[in-house]
Amino acid sequence: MAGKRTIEDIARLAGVSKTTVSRVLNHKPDVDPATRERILRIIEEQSFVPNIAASGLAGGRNRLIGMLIPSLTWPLIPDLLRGIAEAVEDTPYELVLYSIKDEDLERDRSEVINRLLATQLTAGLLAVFPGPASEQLTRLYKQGFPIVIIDDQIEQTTPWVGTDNTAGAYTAVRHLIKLGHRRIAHIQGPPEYLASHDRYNGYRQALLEEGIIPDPDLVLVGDFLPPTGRACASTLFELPLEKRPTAIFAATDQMAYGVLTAVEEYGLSVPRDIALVGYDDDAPSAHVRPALTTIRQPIFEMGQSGIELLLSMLSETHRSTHSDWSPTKFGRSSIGKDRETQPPEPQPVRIQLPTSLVVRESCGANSHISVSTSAGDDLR
Amino acid sequence: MAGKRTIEDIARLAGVSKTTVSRVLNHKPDVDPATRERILRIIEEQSFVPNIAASGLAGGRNRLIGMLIPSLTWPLIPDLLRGIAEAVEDTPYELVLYSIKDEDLERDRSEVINRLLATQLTAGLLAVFPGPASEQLTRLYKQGFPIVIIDDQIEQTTPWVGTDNTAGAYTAVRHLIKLGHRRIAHIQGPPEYLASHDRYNGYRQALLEEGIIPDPDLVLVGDFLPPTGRACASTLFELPLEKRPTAIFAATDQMAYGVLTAVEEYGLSVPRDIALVGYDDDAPSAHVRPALTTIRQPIFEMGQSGIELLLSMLSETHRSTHSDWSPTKFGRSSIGKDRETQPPEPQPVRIQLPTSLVVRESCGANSHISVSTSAGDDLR
DNA sequence: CTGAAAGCGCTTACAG
DNA sequence: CTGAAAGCGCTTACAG
Repeated sequence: MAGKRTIEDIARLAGVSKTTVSRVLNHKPDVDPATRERILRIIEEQSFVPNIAASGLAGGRNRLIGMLIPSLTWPLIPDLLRGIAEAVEDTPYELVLYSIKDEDLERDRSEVINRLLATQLTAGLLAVFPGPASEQLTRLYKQGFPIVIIDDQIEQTTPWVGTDNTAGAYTAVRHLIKLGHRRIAHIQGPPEYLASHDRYNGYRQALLEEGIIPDPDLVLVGDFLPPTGRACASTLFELPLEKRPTAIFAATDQMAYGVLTAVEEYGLSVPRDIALVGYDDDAPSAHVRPALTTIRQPIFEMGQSGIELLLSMLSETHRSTHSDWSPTKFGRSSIGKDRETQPPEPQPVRIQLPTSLVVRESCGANSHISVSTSAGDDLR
Repeated sequence: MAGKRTIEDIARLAGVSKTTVSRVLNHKPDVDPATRERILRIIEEQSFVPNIAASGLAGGRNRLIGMLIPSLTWPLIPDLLRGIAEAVEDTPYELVLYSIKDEDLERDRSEVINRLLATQLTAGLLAVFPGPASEQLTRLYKQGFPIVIIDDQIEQTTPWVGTDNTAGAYTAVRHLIKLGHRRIAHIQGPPEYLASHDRYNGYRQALLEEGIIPDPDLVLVGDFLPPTGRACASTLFELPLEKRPTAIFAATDQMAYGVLTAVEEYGLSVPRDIALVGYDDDAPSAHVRPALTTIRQPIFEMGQSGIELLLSMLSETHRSTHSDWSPTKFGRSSIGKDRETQPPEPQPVRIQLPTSLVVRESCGANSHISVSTSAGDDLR
């Protein structure tokens, strides 16, 4: 039975003090190599695993990492979680899931974040797609709590992993333009998300670059999900013929599925009557008919890079003057003072991963090529 | 700043001892209503949240629930997580994610389980789709650790939430038979999972009931994922014409997608040349062309029921002689003794949720009805 | 290189 | 109804 031993048992078996056992547990220097060996052997034999609650309490490192995941309905979540979970598997950390119902408002997000801090067991936070919550996170980060944001960050003041949504959208629309389209509609995401604005901007830039004036009637706002895609498409199909678009760029694949439904309802055909490009490369997109041309996001890699970045921040925190962040310690110093005594902050790390255009049938191109937009293609 | 206060601060502010604060925190009786009120008010004012690590250490209830989730690639995971997360949101518990790479062997699963126990912070375990690991979980449960298994359990000795896979498969195949098919192939899941056997049995029973002798050549084994569905379908399409099936029942929608790919490659058409039914009702299935007829599992509800069952077990554990399970306590009593002193075990709770047949285009039926198989339809 | 002691924030008998 | 004290399993100065 694993887990029944305490550090005291190990100490007794090894003929040393708890202090020494603790030292080898925490890879501290200044332990006689022979004793270290012996202790390690006994730990192994007894399959001893330290109680991480006690360790955290006593001032050791916390071994839990919070994951703030709004919108578990987002279809890319499993891939993202895989990226995160696999990278954590080989570390002494565990993942605590803090999720938030989609319907919940900003207020509730901050409530969850407070709870997360208050219970004091997480060493850091990986915030996925925080949307409107990112301001609160920025504040926390400035106070010294390790945070990495994955995707969609309003202020650029927190370590961040993401993609260039502007460049991705630009690539998508440029592809449509090259295929000869000039009246290209865009179904946008909700305005609370930065990604919505970025994708719109990429769309706009691709048009302007070709001298096409963006037509406001061709830009509609959805909520990322199929029903709004369908509704927006219906609106477009009701336009007088000369105003109607010949192509649609939907800000998510999900909304593109809604477009496909509307297309059927109107007796139209993709790509004959209307070309369609989505964004995300959700799993269904390869199986939908016609298969969806889309911008692929490297979700697995985003999760992986995010957690790796956070882990590296955690080990730094620990190294520097063993001052693990804790709400207790922080709470005692006044904000003003804190700011003065701190050295000028270095620019937080930002990792931008490339997206790629996945050409399938829905855009009317017949070849199955895949064009990569690297981070360097940023156009802003 | 939430979290900086300790129980001591609250005690001081309320003019009582830490003991009393602890009592109201844990809803213990025998506290003067007036003092209780006062303390609660101060807790609220200070937005005090107890340190759950300390609380767990001191012998209070653990507030973390482990989730063992193999196979994050399983497309139903987000729905399942939503069901779990939403039900946990209103409780004082948090969720710790223990996932396991798909490639990892049984050995690694038990390693994760050991780690989970050893760190001693989880009050109970929700094991999703454990497959081969379920035996170890059974052992743990018998030792008194609260466990609920969601789906796929070999021994029926643990509290369990799931569906009747035999009945679901039976319904699927019966539907095909009613449509006139007699040569019906089955693409099975991997043998390590009970669900694979159950779905095969449902298939077999539906055939036998109609006097159709199952043809071993028409039963192939996949791994739940699209590529094997495609490979198995190819094998079937290579059969001499008179042996070839007119319908395929795939044990997962994912494998059915693979079948659709093979169908295209062979220049065949669904449902004209071959009818197809899947299992799971993954999100893509409504968007695939032709849309997939399938058996829908109430995944969200499974997660919800599972966590609710576990939570109820946890409150019982706590109520009965305040004997929270802990590896320490358990480790000290010999197994034999333990067994003798325990009362005869009551039958563990089993919750079986109904599946339903979702009729779409791929089976060749033209109506869009939905037939429900309740748990009572069990045929074994 | 090593150990005794104090303490992290809480809970739980025990004694009023 | 309430409190003082011990203790959960660990870590960390401090003192050798």
